[in-house]
Amino acid sequence: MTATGDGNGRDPQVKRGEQGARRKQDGQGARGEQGAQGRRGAGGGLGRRERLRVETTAEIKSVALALMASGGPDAITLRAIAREMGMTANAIYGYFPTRDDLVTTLINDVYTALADAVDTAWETGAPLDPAARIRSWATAFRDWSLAHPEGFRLIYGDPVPGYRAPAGGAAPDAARRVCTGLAGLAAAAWPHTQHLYATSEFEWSDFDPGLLDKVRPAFPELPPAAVALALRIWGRLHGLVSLEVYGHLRTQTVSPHKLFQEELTQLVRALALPATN
Amino acid sequence: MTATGDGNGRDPQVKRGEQGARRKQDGQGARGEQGAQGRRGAGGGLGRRERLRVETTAEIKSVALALMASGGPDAITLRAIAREMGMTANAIYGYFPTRDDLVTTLINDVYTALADAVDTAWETGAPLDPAARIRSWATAFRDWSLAHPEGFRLIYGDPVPGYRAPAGGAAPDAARRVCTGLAGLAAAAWPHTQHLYATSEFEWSDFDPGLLDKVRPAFPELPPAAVALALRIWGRLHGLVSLEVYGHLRTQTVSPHKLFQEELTQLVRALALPATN
DNA sequence: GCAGTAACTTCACGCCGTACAGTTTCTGCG
DNA sequence: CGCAGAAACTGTACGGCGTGAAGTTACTGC
Repeated sequence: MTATGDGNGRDPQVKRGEQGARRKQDGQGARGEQGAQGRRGAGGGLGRRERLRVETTAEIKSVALALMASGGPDAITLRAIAREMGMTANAIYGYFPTRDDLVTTLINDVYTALADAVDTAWETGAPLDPAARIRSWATAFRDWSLAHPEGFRLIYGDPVPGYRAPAGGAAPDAARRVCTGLAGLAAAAWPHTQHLYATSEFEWSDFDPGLLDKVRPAFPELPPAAVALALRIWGRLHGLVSLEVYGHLRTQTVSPHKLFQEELTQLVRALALPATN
Repeated sequence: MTATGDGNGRDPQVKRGEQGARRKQDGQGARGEQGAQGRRGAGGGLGRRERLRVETTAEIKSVALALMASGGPDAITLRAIAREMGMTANAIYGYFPTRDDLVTTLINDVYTALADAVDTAWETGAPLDPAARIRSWATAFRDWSLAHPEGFRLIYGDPVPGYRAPAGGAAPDAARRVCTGLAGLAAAAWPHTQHLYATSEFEWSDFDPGLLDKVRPAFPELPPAAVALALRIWGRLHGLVSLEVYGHLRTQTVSPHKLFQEELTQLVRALALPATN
């Protein structure tokens, strides 16, 4: 009964007033929700509070990402973030209703960053050389993953202690962007490749409508078999990168890079593309 | 200061004596370590205490696996296990010095189960039909993974909240068994496949000695390029299965099975094997 | 029977997410 | 201007976690 429970021996640390009123904000938070800020006319540039709120939200996310980068996904704890920012853990509840919501947001951001990286690589590839473009895309995928292993785990792994993805997946948008990008690979290869898939049994009904909504408009000529090919390419690339990120490859080979390059060569060959390598 | 800290509102629950002296053991524990049980002659069958200790260890593991199966890898908490067994959490420290050690042991067990599953599938395949054997191996791999998604995550994912694999990987033995199995696939395919890898640049020094120690004696004729092939096959299979286990495929296609089958067909084709399908 | 020791419990600590009840500070209206 | 309301934040509390230290019990071998 002596030393009361609750633990948390954290000393007050910065005590209000010292760096006192750090930030004050507005806008519908996780708590107030509806609020009455329709006032200013709803339209134009954000007011002071809104701006501060946006900044604080961004700071929370960036601190969370920094923590993740330095200590892995488990280092994302509300209390650690708050500590870093000189706030109480509870203050974060004004921005994210729950830790899982924070994580979901992070996943979205990180997944978007990955999608940006691969999209960029794709766009900068020579449009007329599908093999080179695919290599470029895949290399960007691997490079990004190795540069941000925590991000990769966040997206593709069991991200964080008790996290359960909310219905419909965590980052459906970014995931769709990646899949659409993959469909782009398949589309670029398809003219050379399609003769290998003449007997494919895939139909549109094999795929998720949400995926097709993005893919079919972007690549109207692509048959179901090509979408299946895109997903399989995804799997192929994901496999080696995932093993590498999680450290399973390093215990078997010292040259995961060489392995990946050979995989790309074989992939290009399997797509019957005119090789550039 | 009122309600004392420490939380843990667990009511005494079974209070000693009730189901009282559940188990008493001997043998070097995580605590005593050296002990003085050299007495009985070190040799023969275990004494009573040793037996009970082994049983308790097994029970801890099985409860942990059950918890994992029902609540995911995060459900593996010492306190939950202890609760289930009618002990205190600290009692487990007599069997595993730390939670991570428990998890490491579980990973080993689970990985071994996976290795058993794929080895069995391989051995029951028709020896003279490499394509069929590879399909059998791969199908066993996927089936096991889908049947034990938590096990798969435990092995290949961020297994459990703060777990960090101990030096040298978590389950090196089982991992090596799987890799050796993969080398078997490569070896079976190699006579048909090798002409595709005439220009491979892989050398023995690209691989971990520990892996080669197991692979080269088992398949003395295999060149480095074939070992690289084995690892790439691993990546290919791992990729699709991993995406499926983690739920990333389901949001894109309703037929992951069909996708996997096509992947196998293409794999067999890429290995230039006489197809059976 | 007695000393030693393995097995287990109790207590304690610091961490975590989160709920609830304040308190301060800003904002826009009258 | 003053004032109501709301947003942002703090304090306290609870239950859960892993783990360390110390104490208790029960079995073991001499």
